Amino acid sequence: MATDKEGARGRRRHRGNNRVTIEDVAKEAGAAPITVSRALNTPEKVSARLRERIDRAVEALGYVPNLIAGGLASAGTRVIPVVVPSLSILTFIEVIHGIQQTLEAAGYQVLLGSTDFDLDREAALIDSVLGYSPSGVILTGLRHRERAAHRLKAWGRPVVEIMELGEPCIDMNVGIDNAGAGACMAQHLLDRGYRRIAFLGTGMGMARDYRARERYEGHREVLEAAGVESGLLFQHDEPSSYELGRQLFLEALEARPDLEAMHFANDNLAAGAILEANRRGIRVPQDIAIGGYLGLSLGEHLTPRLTTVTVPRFGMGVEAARLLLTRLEGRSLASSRVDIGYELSVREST
Amino acid sequence: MATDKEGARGRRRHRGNNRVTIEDVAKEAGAAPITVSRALNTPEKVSARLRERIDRAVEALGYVPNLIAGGLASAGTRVIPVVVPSLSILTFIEVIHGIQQTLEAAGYQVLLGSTDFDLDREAALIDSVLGYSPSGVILTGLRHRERAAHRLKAWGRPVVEIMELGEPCIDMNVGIDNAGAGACMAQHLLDRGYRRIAFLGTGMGMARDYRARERYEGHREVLEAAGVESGLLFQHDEPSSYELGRQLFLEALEARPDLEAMHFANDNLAAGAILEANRRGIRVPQDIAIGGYLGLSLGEHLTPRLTTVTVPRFGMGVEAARLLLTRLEGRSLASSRVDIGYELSVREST
DNA sequence: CTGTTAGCGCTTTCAT
DNA sequence: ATGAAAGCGCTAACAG
Repeated sequence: MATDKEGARGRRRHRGNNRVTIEDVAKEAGAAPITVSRALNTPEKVSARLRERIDRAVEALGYVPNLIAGGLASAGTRVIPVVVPSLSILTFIEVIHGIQQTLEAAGYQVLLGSTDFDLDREAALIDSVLGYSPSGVILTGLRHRERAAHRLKAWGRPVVEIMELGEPCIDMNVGIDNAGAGACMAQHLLDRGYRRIAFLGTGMGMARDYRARERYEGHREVLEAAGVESGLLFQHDEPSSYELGRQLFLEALEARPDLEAMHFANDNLAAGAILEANRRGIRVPQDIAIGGYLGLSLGEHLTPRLTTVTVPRFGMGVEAARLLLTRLEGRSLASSRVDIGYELSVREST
Repeated sequence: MATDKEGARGRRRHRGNNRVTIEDVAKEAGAAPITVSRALNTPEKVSARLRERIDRAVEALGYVPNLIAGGLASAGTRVIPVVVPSLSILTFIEVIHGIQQTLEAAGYQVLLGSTDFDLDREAALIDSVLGYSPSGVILTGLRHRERAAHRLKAWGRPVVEIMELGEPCIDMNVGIDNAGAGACMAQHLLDRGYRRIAFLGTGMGMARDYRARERYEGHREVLEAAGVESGLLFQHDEPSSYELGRQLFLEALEARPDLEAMHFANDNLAAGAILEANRRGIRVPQDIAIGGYLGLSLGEHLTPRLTTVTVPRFGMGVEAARLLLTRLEGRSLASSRVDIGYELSVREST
């Protein structure tokens, strides 16, 4: 079959990538390229007979569409950039996992970007990924550089902001109420009868994890309303880790030996604290109660098991992807803002 | 300045995406598009004066290159697909993190794909991502469908296979010697004087995590050579978790109360076991010794601290990305196979 | 060092 | 239901 009808490779100004193109398929099937395109993208617009011939040709030649060319000619590239602050934080990983699984099942690919909590890097990254003509974008948080937000708005394609909830958002928003989650744990600690309660966190400056700061604010308001000392705060600025939880635990214990309960900004820190308590024979919750935030599975395997505010991280990713897909498929949206919620998981550490 | 010299929007057959194009910049700077392209990609080939005018125009118009068009016209898209079995396994996440950080710093984006340990899905995914004209590809493992391996070889761009080490590889290979790692821990347990030693793992069938199986093989050989019972194996088929570690621990203990040491396929399982031992007051290592594999930071915070074989997961990602970049930048490679190594971290659990 | 021209592979518009 | 022609935005090749 492979007689050289048109000379070896025809004209080859650019380095012919020797990949099978839609034109090869068209020739093989005896149809026009556009018809092949239709058979692949909108099969219902091509007669059954032709479609079958085309399918066979595709199979025979092992044709794989060049999505770059498609993306250039039409609109999106079926790529969804997901921009998160960090890949070393398990939370984001789990959200990404939910996003990725949902999008990949729908034939979209996830492009990964991380900003290291730097809004300027985020803006640059957004510029850069928009260069891929993505079908949509998923971002972390509601705070962005003016330029980035503006560009995304002008862009006109679906954008989902995840992790937190609030106004205004660029387009769509899936997240949880951080202040509420902080308040929820604080209230639980009060309900348990604890009065000397500290909040322990890290990276809570404006520039970094301001969501942890919001949880702290929620915590404070509840304590204030209850008329107990509300300013007990211990914080560092490195990334969360078991080690840091250990350190915060020891520091707080030393600074305030009268402390009754510790409210950690996340389960990694809280777990580090419980593990250190185990090691030193400090009894939890009798000597000191410990609460967390996230709902990591590790918490259920500690002794005592960790009381925490469980957040459906994977589910948040799935939901964000769903919103995006709904819009991409042109279906209408019940609401462009989804509160994914949280749940207080009371266990033995408080 | 913005008089409509050529009619509102000129001809607009396709829906003009109204984005600023290289042509707009060229006009603004009074140069040809190709010159703008050169000023951006190979500045040294453009005179300083023109370059400056162009830079100013770029700035003024807020031009962001359309990488899709660039990718179509030239070669790669500065996208590197990274294909891993799962995003719920921390190991892969850490490797991806290393890759992502290194590549992003060099101006490449990571496209994420996961196969759920299914080689057919992997092959389909490879087909699909090749449609993005990526600059290179990073894959997990050395075992692939013939079709996929063949396509990647024919493709001719850099491909790195990570996690394990061996022959043959498609192009480049960065990983560790799994059998060696398994043997290393087994030898350590023997050296410590343990004789009744079990291996506990999960998903070790051919189709799934065969790297764990290789570690088991290494373990067995060492025990066999030492003349002790070498077939003690407990395994499940679900994903690793603390919970599964707990279950394996209890099962093994019940089935063989005379067991002296447990060699877990990874630290997640081993940690689950130690946490359960803590809960039940079983003493480690006096009642039962426990060894792991990976070097998760959690291991150092347990009581007793976990003896494990530490693998530089982040470093493996960095190294894989470096190999890729070296090739992309046309520099020559010292070796296309890098053994990233492992280290026995002896702590108190054995 | 700068520009002209053609074309990457696909899909849009417009016609039949 | 099918096709012809044009062009998405950029860069490789080939001049000057």
